Amino acid sequence: MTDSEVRVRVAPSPTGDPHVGTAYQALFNYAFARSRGGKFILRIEDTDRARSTPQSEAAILEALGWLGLKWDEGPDIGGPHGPYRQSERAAIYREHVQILLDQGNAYRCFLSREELERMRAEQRDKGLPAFKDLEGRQRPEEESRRRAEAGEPFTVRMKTPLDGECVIDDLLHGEVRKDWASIDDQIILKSDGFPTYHLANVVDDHLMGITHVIRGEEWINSVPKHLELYRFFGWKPPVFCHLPLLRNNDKNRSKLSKRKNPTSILYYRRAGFLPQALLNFLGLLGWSMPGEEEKFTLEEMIAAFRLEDINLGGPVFDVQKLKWLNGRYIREDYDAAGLRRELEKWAINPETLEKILPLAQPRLMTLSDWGYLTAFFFADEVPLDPQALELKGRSDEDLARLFQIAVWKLEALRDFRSETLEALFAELAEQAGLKLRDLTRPFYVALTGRSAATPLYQSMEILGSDMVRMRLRRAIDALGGLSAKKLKALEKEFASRR
RNA sequence: GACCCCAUCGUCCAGCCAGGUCAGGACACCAGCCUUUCAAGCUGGGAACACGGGUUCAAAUCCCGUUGGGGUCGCCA
Repeated sequence: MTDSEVRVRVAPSPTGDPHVGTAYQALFNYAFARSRGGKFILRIEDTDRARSTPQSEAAILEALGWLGLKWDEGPDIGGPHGPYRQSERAAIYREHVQILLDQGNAYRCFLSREELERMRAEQRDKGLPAFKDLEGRQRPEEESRRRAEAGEPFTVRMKTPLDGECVIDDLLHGEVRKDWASIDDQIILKSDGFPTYHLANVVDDHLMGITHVIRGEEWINSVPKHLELYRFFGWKPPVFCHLPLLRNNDKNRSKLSKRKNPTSILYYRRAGFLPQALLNFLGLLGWSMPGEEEKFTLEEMIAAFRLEDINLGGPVFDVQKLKWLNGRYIREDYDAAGLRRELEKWAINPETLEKILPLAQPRLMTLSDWGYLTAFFFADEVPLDPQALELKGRSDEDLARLFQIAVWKLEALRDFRSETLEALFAELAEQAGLKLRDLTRPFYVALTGRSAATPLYQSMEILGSDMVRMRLRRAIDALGGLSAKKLKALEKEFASRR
């Protein structure tokens, strides 16, 4: 590693589906690294022990690999600055927290969650902008250590300046100023002994030799904290570059969310999009080729790429344009044999067919029944007849709520197999006070577009988690949708019952 | 609400930094052509510089304000 070598990273958190926003960040990091002859690193930020799962991590690697964004160092292939999974770096973070504690640049905070909540509420009333544990900041080290050793739970907070101004320099945004008084004493070590994002991120970026931090704009407000950590440790901070956030195609243009759009990369694969088309489309958001070409390869993008050319307005993720581009790839880049190979890679292959065949066979009068019977396995959207989409004795809204609860349960399901799905639906039926058969009927309609089809749980397994959840969300919309308010109430109810 | 960011057709971009072409392209939409149908393709059309001040001979472009939108304000990342 030379001083001048560019090193960038994408650092997703394995807490759910691999998000197209992650792909977007990864693409621009990748293009920048390649355009400068540098390295692109994948780091897994799994310090949230409650929400991180190995399944999600595997899905992220799978999704980025499918897109063809090859990382030079990462959790699966290692590298000179590993490990690349933060949960395996706990000792490193504790060491660094100890340094800050010894310097007096961090302090233990013994406030309970309840006390914190109360104090925050008080502060809000007084109009104070940020939280700093003034008592904790002044507590003599001896007393602090004694209480910790006595087993009293604590977190560690960094000491941020009480006043003055912090000026950050962003490659795209230029100078951005923030008052230190508006920045709280960020917790850097949680009571479970794991670091928070801010500490782990700074320590790893330094130790891994990251030269440019290219990430979503949601982070721009926490740069002062990060700069202060670099200063505490005596490290040279990297160049910061905050990219616009992808937006929903709704009235408000809010941050891209799965409630309003498909956001899982794996969904797009299952729906029949080509990785090069998805990448190309992402490259069109906030950036363009010098000649305004719409269709270009990754290599062409890299050759023309300049970070400073990125447009700062948050782009709407418009599936319609993605479909048009994808269509161009299919029409222009393949002959019949090539297209056949893509179809095989996608779903028309012996492995998939052999899963469907045993489900279809008992239901075939003629071989030609096959097409109609199994079409929904090879589709993205399925026709939704509002008449057929109903649950006897329940309102449309009730059914929408049931679909939503199913979506949440499916999200939490770690292995998406017919056996576990069966158990999940049995539980759902019981909770809803419904006979299983009555409950599943509308699910057939939502997932297959018909009231009769191949067996539900096996069919769901073949469709896959991403496609199933997407079709259920579309069914919710077809039923009139759930307002944000109702959704929030339902979520609360759902969380309390688990 | 406080703070931060942003602002060109319905959507994605070009033009802005180094003020001076009827504001250009693409998606979507509409019409026509082609075609047994559909798709594709071709041709044409409608469609934007958020608003108000300033600087200037001249402002989409520079400055200020307003409005609008987004983000952040977690022992999530």
